[in-house]
Amino acid sequence: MVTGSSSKPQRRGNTRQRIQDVTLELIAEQGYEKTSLREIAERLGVTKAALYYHFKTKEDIVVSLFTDLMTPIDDLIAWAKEQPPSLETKREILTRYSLALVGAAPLFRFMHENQATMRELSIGENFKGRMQELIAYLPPEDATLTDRVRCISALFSMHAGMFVLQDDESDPEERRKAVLEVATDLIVQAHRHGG
Amino acid sequence: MVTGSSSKPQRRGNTRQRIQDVTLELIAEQGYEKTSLREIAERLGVTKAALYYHFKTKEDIVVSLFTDLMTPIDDLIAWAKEQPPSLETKREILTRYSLALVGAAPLFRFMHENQATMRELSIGENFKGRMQELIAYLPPEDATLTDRVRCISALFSMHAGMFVLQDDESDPEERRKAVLEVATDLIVQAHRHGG
Amino acid sequence: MVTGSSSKPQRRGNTRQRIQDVTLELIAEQGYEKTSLREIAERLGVTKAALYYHFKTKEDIVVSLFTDLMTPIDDLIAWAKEQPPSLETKREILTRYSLALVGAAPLFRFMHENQATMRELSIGENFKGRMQELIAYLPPEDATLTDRVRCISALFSMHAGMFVLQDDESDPEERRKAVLEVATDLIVQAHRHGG
Amino acid sequence: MVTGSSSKPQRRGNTRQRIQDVTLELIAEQGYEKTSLREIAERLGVTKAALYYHFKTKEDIVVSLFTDLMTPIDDLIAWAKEQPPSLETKREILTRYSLALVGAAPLFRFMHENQATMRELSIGENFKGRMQELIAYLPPEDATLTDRVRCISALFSMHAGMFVLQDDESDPEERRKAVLEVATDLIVQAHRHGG
DNA sequence: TATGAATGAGTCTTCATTCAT
DNA sequence: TATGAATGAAGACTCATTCAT
Repeated sequence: MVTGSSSKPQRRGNTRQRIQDVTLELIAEQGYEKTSLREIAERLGVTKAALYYHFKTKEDIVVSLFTDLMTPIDDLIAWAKEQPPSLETKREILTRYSLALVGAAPLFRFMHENQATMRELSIGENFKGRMQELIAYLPPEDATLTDRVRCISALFSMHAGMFVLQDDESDPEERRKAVLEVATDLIVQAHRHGG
Repeated sequence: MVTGSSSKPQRRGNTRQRIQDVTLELIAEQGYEKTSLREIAERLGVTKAALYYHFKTKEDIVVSLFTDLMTPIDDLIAWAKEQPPSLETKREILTRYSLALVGAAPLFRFMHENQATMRELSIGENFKGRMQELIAYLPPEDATLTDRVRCISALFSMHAGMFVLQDDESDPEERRKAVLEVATDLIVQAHRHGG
Repeated sequence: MVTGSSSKPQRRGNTRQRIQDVTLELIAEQGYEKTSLREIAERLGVTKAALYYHFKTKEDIVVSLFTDLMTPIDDLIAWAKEQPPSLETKREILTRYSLALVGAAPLFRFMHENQATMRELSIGENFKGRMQELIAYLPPEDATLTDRVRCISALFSMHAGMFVLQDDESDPEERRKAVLEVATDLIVQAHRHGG
Repeated sequence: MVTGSSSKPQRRGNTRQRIQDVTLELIAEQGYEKTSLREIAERLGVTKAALYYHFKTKEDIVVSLFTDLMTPIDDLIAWAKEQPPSLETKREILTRYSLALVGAAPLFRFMHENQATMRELSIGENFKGRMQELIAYLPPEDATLTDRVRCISALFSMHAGMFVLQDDESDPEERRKAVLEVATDLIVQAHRHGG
């Protein structure tokens, strides 16, 4: 993504980055196991062996991707932990989550669409845990089953909404807002009864 | 015709079925590409070649699974087409969908969690198309973007709700009802504004 | 080839024949190893197992084909053995050979085009031996190397001529005559010098 | 650059070559489909995977063999195109062809004996086309069918002559000359009548 | 006279990974 | 900071063959 400041064909120091970028692009499209190192290397114009200079294993490349992604989510969780469990806080959680979602759309998309793979990718549980933690902040105390479902839906329908509408003709930012509105409504309702 | 009282490898007409069962079990757990024919065969106590007697390819096994699953959904779509586009109809669509969902939970789970794989599985588009058709029946005429999102969420949060709560201690049927309630609420709201 | 005298779908007694016919057709086109029993069976509308009722092995089917073919050649050899080694006899050998060639064109074509396969087909040496025996009758005594080549060419250019011209627009019988004429010329020449 | 004095597996740039050599040797003897990559690899003391480092497919190995072979024939065709269609030119075509034939005898032998395989080897048509082009240069204008056959025979009896006499006790170069003489005679005759 | 079901050996091919240079 | 050459393990698939029915 860094577009380099030198004028030469940028090929110094940024290889690691480029590997990550290409890998993300490919696995988002084809999945993890369908994406081979050969393919990644070819697209970069380097040898497979070169990948091994920068990363220890194939899994490592992907893990590095997710580690970068986790940061904003960890921040969000840390922030949530500090706040009072007010409805306002929860709205803010959703808002921030929606922003993280657009910020790393391909990655989220990958996770959303490749959960089976995630499970074996060592970060799998890792991420699932994060999500559950996040969900835990949403429902009111002693929520009914229905209201807990509402909160789960709030989070996941953001995924669904964004990915299904991906090729919609609507404006991305409008889309994010619409999706956020629906999610917010869901937790508001969860609080109306429970509260 | 003897229903097998001996201890020898029971050679009955059920092998095809058993292949399907084991395959579903395995791909639901590990994903499609991580599941090898060797593994399937081993678990069944037959040779890989035996699988090829019953199915033409690995993909074929999985496709056969989905073809069976498609029927109830096709029925649902056919039924929906005949009904007036009333709110009542839409509620019923969701209800029936929720029932299909529990009826073929592992399969739906697989689809939900392996969309990247689905895309290359020839039934992929197939199923995506079904879903879109189904979604098309839900929103009111001239729905706002937000209301369209609500309808999408209605359908997909049923998936999310069921699979996230999968290991919950709550009763499955109660869960289905909770999930259905949330989904129904979503389309009711979509109609309140739009209508 | 027997077109049956009954009016029912001819399916009694002639299966063996049909297997041979289809097999010949397929191996002539694709070669021996590329032609699978599955393919043969499918084309006949029977199971692979059925083939094994009629023949002991795949090789057996092909061998049976050649055994049938060998008869005219053996007859020819037997006949040649009885004749005086006159030029006239040699002409007659070529003529008879040319007739055998059209009579079993696909089979000869197969042999001509799949000599590597023939070598492992147990009839291989078998046939090669026949050919050499036949060739042995052609040259005059104490022929020069060149004249021996002429005799070899006489026989083989009949193959070449027939198969290369196979799709020519010319009349088959005319073709045979042309090819025969060239072959005859060759042995006549072989005798002009040597004789 | 060290030309290998140690006993260790000599890892030099010659592996590609060696693969080609061994492959030619094996397919010439057993045919294409009977020759497995396992066999080739074993004989070379490498793994099958190593073959795939050097060639994309099994077919590719063989194709590479033929591509090398094609060059002299293409040169011959190119040369023929420039010459006047005199009898002298045609003699020269045959002479050069006979030299190409000894230069790549095993390969020609393979082609000659495995035409069915050739047909599926993507270079098949390729080569057949070359031969037809070459043949097209030989007959006089408005040749009779018989004379066309003579020209075809001229070319093909060179194959036949060389391969049948392969194990003859005669001297290879003498053999080539004998075969060439017969072929030349054939086109001379084709011109005597037609001219 | 055939079939349904299965097997064992083998095919080509791909992959992630390694290591000397 | 990379590459050239190779490996070992595994993958999907095909084939000729068998045998109880």
